[in-house]
Amino acid sequence: MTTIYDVARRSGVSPATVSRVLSGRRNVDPELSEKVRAAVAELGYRPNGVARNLRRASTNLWAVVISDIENPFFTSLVRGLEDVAQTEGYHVVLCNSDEDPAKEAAYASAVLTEQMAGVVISPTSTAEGVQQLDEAKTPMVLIDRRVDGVEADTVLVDNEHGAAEGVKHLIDGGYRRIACITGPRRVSTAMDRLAGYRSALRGAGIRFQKDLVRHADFREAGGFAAMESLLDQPEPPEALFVANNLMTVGALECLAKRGLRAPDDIAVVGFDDLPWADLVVPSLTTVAQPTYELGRTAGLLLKDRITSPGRPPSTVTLRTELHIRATSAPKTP
Amino acid sequence: MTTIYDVARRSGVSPATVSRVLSGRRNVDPELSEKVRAAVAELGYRPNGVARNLRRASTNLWAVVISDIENPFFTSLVRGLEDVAQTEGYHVVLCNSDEDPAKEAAYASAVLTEQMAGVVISPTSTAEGVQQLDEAKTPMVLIDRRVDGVEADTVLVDNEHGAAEGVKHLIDGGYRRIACITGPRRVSTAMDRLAGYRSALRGAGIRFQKDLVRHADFREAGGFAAMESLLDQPEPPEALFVANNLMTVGALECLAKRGLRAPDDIAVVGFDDLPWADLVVPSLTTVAQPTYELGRTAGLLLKDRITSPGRPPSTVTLRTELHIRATSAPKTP
DNA sequence: TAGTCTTCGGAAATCGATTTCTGACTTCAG
DNA sequence: CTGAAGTCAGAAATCGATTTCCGAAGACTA
Repeated sequence: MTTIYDVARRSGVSPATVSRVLSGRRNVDPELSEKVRAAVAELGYRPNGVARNLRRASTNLWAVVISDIENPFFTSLVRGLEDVAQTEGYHVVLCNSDEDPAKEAAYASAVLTEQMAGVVISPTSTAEGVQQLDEAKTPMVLIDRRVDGVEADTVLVDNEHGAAEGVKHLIDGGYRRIACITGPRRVSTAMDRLAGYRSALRGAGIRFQKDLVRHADFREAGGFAAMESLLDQPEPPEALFVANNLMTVGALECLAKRGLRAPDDIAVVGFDDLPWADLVVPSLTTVAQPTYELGRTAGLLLKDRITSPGRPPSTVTLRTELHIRATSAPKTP
Repeated sequence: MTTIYDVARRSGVSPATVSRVLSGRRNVDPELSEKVRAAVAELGYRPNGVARNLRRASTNLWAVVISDIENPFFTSLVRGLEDVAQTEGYHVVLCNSDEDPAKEAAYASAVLTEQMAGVVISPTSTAEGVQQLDEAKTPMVLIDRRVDGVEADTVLVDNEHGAAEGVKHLIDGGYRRIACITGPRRVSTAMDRLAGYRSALRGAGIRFQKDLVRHADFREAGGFAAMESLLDQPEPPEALFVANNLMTVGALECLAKRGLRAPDDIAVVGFDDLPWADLVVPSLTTVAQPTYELGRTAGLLLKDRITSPGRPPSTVTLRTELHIRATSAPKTP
């Protein structure tokens, strides 16, 4: 391993000068500069990033803590984040929390001991890790969900509005008996989307019926089970709004299993777009989140937080977009 | 920031002893040990990972260099890798190369300056970064593709066999005029899969016809264009084998645009499974790669390479699995 | 009892780059 | 021509943990 001292010796200057040439933080005599560069090239010198990090007391790592990289919602988000990270000179460390507060806490702990420069995190229910990071004043951006009692930069989507728009679209199509499968009561997005569902019903003068709502776990199996339970009612719904992508898949599988078809037997609108929503037959109507943009925005906020730590926390709310496709075609009498 | 010196002062021992207590690498008097632990708890001391990395001359970071995390093939692979990393105490840094040799090289460079512990990489065409890492003797595992002239641990799938199996399945269904859309000539997987296609034809005594083969770019647009070109021939194919997932999507979109349907108008088998292959109607027959397992195996090999650097490089070849679904239903006369 | 071996704590060196401090030298104004 | 201000290179301190080396004390053997 060649060090900055080797380069210094070879080029006949001090290590300090080598450092200054390479970092370009101060003027150095062009002649010396040239010698240093030559020595660097000859020796194939490569600075030791770890040593630099120690001295500078910071790294160029961002952690992104999400529940599961296999969920398409997060892949595109991570991609957006990584693109910002790259242009800003950071690297992204991937952390799957699997919605497990203990894992989240473990990653938060790693972020602190490894002195990572910042964190983008989608909090689990208890948000243990988030609290830890907040106390340590680590630059942090929350995505997708709010956390009570934590003042941090946050990137959200307008869940309530998006859900309402999706449900209103069903109402406009002539549907009245509309069911809703949403997520756990403790999760803000689940409740926001449910609120949107209710407000759309209210706006159309439709009475809210508790027995048309199911709280599931935001996973495929949960969506499947909830769909079964809805269909097994004496009077099954004629339309359905599902509050996330995995549960939508579960619900569709349940329909397929029972030989039911959308929209003829039951119209469907799902929250979260899916890369293949266009390719299924019938194609799936979705309330699309701007996932790439979410990640990108989080990256920009994080960068900004790092450069100006004093700035008061801001919350950015992005708009969803209703993608009208075939599963929500208007009711035919 | 509390340091190991603060803990030492507080507990009335030397920093060396604190270090020994915390790392457990040497016996320490239980009484002192207890004092140290108490001081650690009181001060909320957290070791500085960067300083440790500098002294130990290694980090606990693995880089995974893939072309695009948005490709479902890679998400599940990364997930498998991350799971191993976590149990082994490493963190995974995500690097999207976008198939760009320059980006690959940039990431390779970062791996070296940041002294990362190892790399899992899916090489781009020129594999510049791979060469760099190989010269620097960085622990490295190649996935998905081979690189001529580089002796490194490699995890592959049996592309030729998998492709042959998929094509044979079409032949067994009564199809004869089978087209193939494969990837660039420089990429080993593209050529292996093409070889599988040819060997299946040969096995069935079907003459290979050059005008039924297209080389595209492994992307959606490439698949679309290739499909158009195949369909525009005077005598279009009656079945199709596509060598990766994105091109399969492109080909399907082309069919949809032209109002053609699988398998009635043209039977389809695609390489790479897709999370939604089951959900499309008609469901898509695929040659599935064990992607999670690929990532997991790569992780295990990397770990092994790090612990025993002397071991000769090994290549693990995993089997594909043919998932027979609707788009390859037997020919009806 | 004397000598050897073990065990264990502390002082100090170490990892490799950055940065502060110091002093030599140059430049420019009066 | 003199003094003040500015520029720039090098010596040395620094970041925080780990680890080598050394010495003291206890354990054990002959």
